[in-house]
Amino acid sequence: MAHAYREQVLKMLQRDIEVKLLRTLVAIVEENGFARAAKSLHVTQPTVSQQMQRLETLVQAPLFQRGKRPLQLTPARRELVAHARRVILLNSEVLNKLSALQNPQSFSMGCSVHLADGLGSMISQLAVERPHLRCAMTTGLSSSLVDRLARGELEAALLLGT
Amino acid sequence: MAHAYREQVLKMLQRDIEVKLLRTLVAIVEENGFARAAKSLHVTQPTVSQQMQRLETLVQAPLFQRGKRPLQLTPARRELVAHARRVILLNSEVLNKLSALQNPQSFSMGCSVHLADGLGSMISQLAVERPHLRCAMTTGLSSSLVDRLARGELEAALLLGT
DNA sequence: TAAAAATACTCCATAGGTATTTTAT
DNA sequence: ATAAAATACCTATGGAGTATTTTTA
Repeated sequence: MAHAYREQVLKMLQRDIEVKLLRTLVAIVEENGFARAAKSLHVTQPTVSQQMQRLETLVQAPLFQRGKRPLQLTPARRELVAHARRVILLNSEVLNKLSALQNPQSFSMGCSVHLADGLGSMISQLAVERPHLRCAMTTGLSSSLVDRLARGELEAALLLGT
Repeated sequence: MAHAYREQVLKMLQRDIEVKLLRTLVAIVEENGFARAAKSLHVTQPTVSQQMQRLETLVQAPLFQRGKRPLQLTPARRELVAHARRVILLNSEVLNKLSALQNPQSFSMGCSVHLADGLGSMISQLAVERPHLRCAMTTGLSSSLVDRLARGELEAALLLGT
C-alpha cells in the first residue's frame, strides 16, 4: 500500500508505552530479577527478557546495565519506574471508579474445590487492586456452581473440565 | 495445561487499559464520530468500532448510547476520557524526559522528496508531542540519504522502495 | 436515502512459549 | 558449577483490514 510509509512514521511518533510492559518493569524491580519477575507475573523468563527489550526499543534508552548481575539502575530506569507506578495506579483507580458507577456493590464468585487453595492470594491481590469491592466466595461442585450461575446467584465461577 | 484457569483468572484481574484504546476514545470525542476518528488515526472505521467494543468489555461499562447519533456521553465515559487524557499526557511527558536524558539535544531526519508534502503536519504534531525536540529536516534522493544515515549525519530517514 | 456504525470473515504480525546457549558469580 | 539472562526458533492468537449489512436521522 502507498501509505505504508505514513503508517511507519506514525508508528515512530505514536509511541505508546503499554501498561503490560510497565508492570513487568516494576515486577523486575520489586522481585529483583528477570526470572523471579517472570514467576510472579506467571510468564516465562524469556518473555520477560523480550518485553524489556521491547521497552528499551520503545523508549530508546538502556534500562539495565546488562551483564552486571546486581541489576544496577540506569537513570532512565528511575524515571520509567516512577512513571510505571503512576500509570498502574491511575489504571486501577479508574477501573475502581467505573465499577463503582456501574456495579451495584458486590461481587460473588464460585470456585471448584480443587482450585480453592490458590484463590487466597488472588483474593488478596483483588482486595489491593479494587478496595471498594466486597468479595464473597462460595465453594462447591462444578455442576452446582453452574446452576447457581444460571440462577444469577453468582457473578462468576471457576470450573474444572468442560 | 493445568494452569490455564489461573491464567484466565489473572486475565480478568489484570485489566490493563491499553493506551492505544484510550487514544481512540479521545479521538472519537474530539472528532465527534467513529468514522472521523478513524480517519484522524489512520485506521479504518471498523477498527475503531472494534477497539471501542474491546474497551467497553475491558472496563465493563457502556461508553456510548448506541444508536443515538449525537453520540451522547455516558457517565462512565466522562471518567474514562479524563483518564485517557491524563495517561496520554504522562506518556509523552516521560518520553520527553527520557529522550532529554538520553538524546543529546536534537534530532535530524532525512526525507525522500516524494514524501515531503505530508511531513509538515507530522512535524507539527511532533513539535506538540515532544516540545524539547529541536528538529531539522533534510530532503534528497533515497540513495544519498542512505549514505548520510550510514555516516551518522541523520538519525533517521524516510525512503522509497527498497 | 444517505450518513454512520455494526457485523462477518480473512489474514498476517507479533507476543509468548520451548529449547538452548551464553554470561557472570 | 550454577544460577540468571539472552538468543533462536516456532506457533497461535487477535488486531486490523475488506466487504457487507444494518441502523437512524
